[in-house]
Order: sequence, then structure tokens, then C-alpha cells
Amino acid sequence: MSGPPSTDSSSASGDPRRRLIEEAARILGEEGPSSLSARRLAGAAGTSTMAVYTHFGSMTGVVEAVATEGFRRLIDHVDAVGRTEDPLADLRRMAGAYRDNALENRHLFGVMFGAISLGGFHGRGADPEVAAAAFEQIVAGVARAMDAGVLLPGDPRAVAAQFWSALHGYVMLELAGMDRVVDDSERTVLWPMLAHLLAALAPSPR
Amino acid sequence: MSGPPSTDSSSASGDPRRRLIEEAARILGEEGPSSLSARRLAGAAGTSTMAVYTHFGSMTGVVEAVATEGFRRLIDHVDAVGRTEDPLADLRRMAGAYRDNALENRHLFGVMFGAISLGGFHGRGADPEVAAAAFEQIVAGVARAMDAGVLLPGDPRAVAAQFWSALHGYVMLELAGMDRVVDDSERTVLWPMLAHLLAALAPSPR
DNA sequence: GATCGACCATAACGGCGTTATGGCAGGATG
DNA sequence: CATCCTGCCATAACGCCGTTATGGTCGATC
Repeated sequence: MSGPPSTDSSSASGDPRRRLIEEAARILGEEGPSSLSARRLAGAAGTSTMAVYTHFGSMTGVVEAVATEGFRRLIDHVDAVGRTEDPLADLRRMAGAYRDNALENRHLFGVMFGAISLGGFHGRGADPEVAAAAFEQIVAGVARAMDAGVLLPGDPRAVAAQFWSALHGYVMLELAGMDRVVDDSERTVLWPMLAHLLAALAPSPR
Repeated sequence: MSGPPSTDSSSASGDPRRRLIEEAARILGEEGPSSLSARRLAGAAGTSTMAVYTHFGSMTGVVEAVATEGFRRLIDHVDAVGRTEDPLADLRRMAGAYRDNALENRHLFGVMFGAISLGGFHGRGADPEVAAAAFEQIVAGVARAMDAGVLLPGDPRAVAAQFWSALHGYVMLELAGMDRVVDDSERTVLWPMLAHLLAALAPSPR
């Protein structure tokens, strides 16, 4: 798939596929899932509905592309926390970035992990390669902590999966409105939970 | 093709509202979210679409009622594990029941926590009172463990929220197909994760 | 210049959520 | 008994949806 030869005939258009994905993500974020329809999307991107079908095959294809785009943005957002000389603090800051990204793009997050549906079509999910890259981010953070000796040596993938599960579950329950039943304010639940997970793996002489 | 209503009134019909909820849950479980429509539901329940609107106001109302029904079934399923003299083992068995219930009713689970949508209409969620009752189940399990002295005394609600978050996140990632990227087989992730959470709260003399 | 392929505008089809309309049972009221 | 009212639902319609068939434009190729 070679890109278009950059014929910027006008500033209004890039390649239509890219524009459709970005407009779909924007509509999803600003107006919610029920506003994302083929006609609405085509209108926002300045094309007709057929462009959607030549590029994505169906609205399900659009959803999968948007989910993949969501994982790419998540990766960038988490990557932006950088690396300090304290790998455990870095993990905590990665978790904070993960949560912030979810709260600011709740509908996009729902599509990424939804597995459920969006406007009726429910998609097989994002590109597994991109989703895996998001997970590898956490694996790398855990591996650095192990290398630095602040976590017991072990399989970083298994530990990262635990960390991710706990973080993801907290965020998903928060998005589902469970803060109404548990309250919290990220003080007595989120940080202690992650701290407990990491403390159980710390090389303190017991 | 039901016969005249007076022929067999014993089992064919209950009150229509109940029948609609159960048919909606059945269609959701057997055919997925995209098959649940007002006409399809009305046909399955043996009524017309107007019955849906007199009882639930909209399809969103149906979704909320089905989500509430899902929490009720989850509560029954988790309650069925009973109580032994080992509160920590009971917590683990509750977690297993939670996961089993999710895997066997993945679409219903998605609707319960979805926050996303279902066929386009996306509902405010289940009855908060019923959802809270599901959480209180875990709180009670944690409180018993504290009373028995196998968990450090503390706020059982905060600990239960941590336990629930981790369990829920693991299940949600599994439902989203993340087992493709993390593998696991509930051996190196789920049980160690929950064990670590509880171990960090155990009253072992450190 | 002719041909071909990718791309997309137009218009249509069936199905969707929802609503307006009307009929029908059954209890309250005179 | 006649009347009215009220909750409940069947019928049919409206506008929107995802999708597809059709045809036209335009650049690349020979």
C-alpha cells in the first residue's frame, strides 16, 4: 500500500482513508457511538457513503480501524511519560497516563476493548499487532524494574499482565459508573492496589 | 404460532414484561447483540412492538432491564459457591464463579458493564441498587476474611474494590481476546495476581 | 486515442427505532 | 344496566439506518 504521491491539491483533503478514520474518532469522542453512522461519517469527511465501503468494506471495518487508531494514540500517550531512574515510579506514571487517556476518550476506549458493539456492528477488534504493542509497553516497564533489581526477577510478561489486568479493571469499572457504588478518589483503591501488586513482587527480605 | 390464549395459560405466558426480559436475555446470549431488535424481540415474546414501549419506554429501557437481570443472575451464580471455614478460599471460588459467569454469558456481561452500546442505544446501565448488591457480595467475603484474622483489619470496601477491579479487568481483557497477546491459562496471571493482592494484606509478621 | 481500473456520487432496498392511531377488555360510577 | 375511563396492545406509518447496484469520472497504460 504505497501512499498517495502527496498531491496536496488542496489543504482540505488528505487521503480519504485517513480523513475518514480521524473524523470517525472525532465524532465518536464528541457525540458518542450512536452518532456514528455511515451517512454522518461520509458527510463529515466530505464524501459519499460509497467511499466508506471502498476503503473499509463495511462500518464494522471502520470500527476496527478506529479501534486500532485508539491503540496507537494510547501508545503515544503512555510513551509520553518518559523514563526516569525510578522504574517503579515510571510504572505508576504509565498507569496514570493509561487512566487519563481512558477518561478523556471514553467512547474510543469502549470501542477498543468493547468486544460488544457500536451502533449495532461489533467488529473483531483492533489490529492484534498494534494491541500487542500496547501490552509490550507495560512488559518493557516491568522488565526495566526487574533489571534494576526493584522487582523480583521473573517472567515480565506474566507480571505485566497482572499489572494491566488490575489497572484496566479499575478503569473499566470507573467508566461504567461504579464510582457511584465504591466512591474512591483514586486514593484508597487504585494506588494501593497497584502498590500491593508490586510490593508482593519486591525483593524485600522476608 | 401460539394457539388461543385460553387453551394453555399455565406455562406459555407469564406477565409480558417478564417474558420480554427473558427473551431479550436469551436472544442476546444465543445470537449476539446485533440480533436484538424491537421487532425481533416482540416476535419472540409473541407480542407486537408496542408492548416493548408500554413496558420499557424504549429499547434503551430494555437494555437497562436486561443489564439489571444480568446482575441478578451474577449474584445468584456467585452466591452458589457457598461458605466454608476458609474465607480466602471462598474468595477465590467467588472469583472463579465470576469469571465462569462472564465467559458463559459474554454478551450479557458486555451489556452489564458495556457503557458502550448495544445495537446503537446505549443505556445508562443497570439498576444501581442491584449492581451495588453484587459489590456487597465481595465486601462481605472480604469482611469475613478480616473477621477471621486471615486479612489485616481495614476498610473491607476498599479492599473489595481492589479485588473486584483486578478480577474484573482480567475477565474483561480475556473477553476482549487479549488472551491472544498474553496467552495465560489462568495459571500464571489470574491466581497469582489475586494471591498477591491478598498476600499483601495478610497479617504475616513482617 | 482507446482501454482499463480504481474510486466515488446517486439512488434504491429492506430493516430499524419510534410514534400516531385506534380497538378492546374491565373496573368504577351514575 | 349503561357509561366512561384507563391500561394494554395490534396496525401502520415516518424517517433513518447499513448496504448494494448502477453508472460516471479520471489517471495510468498501451
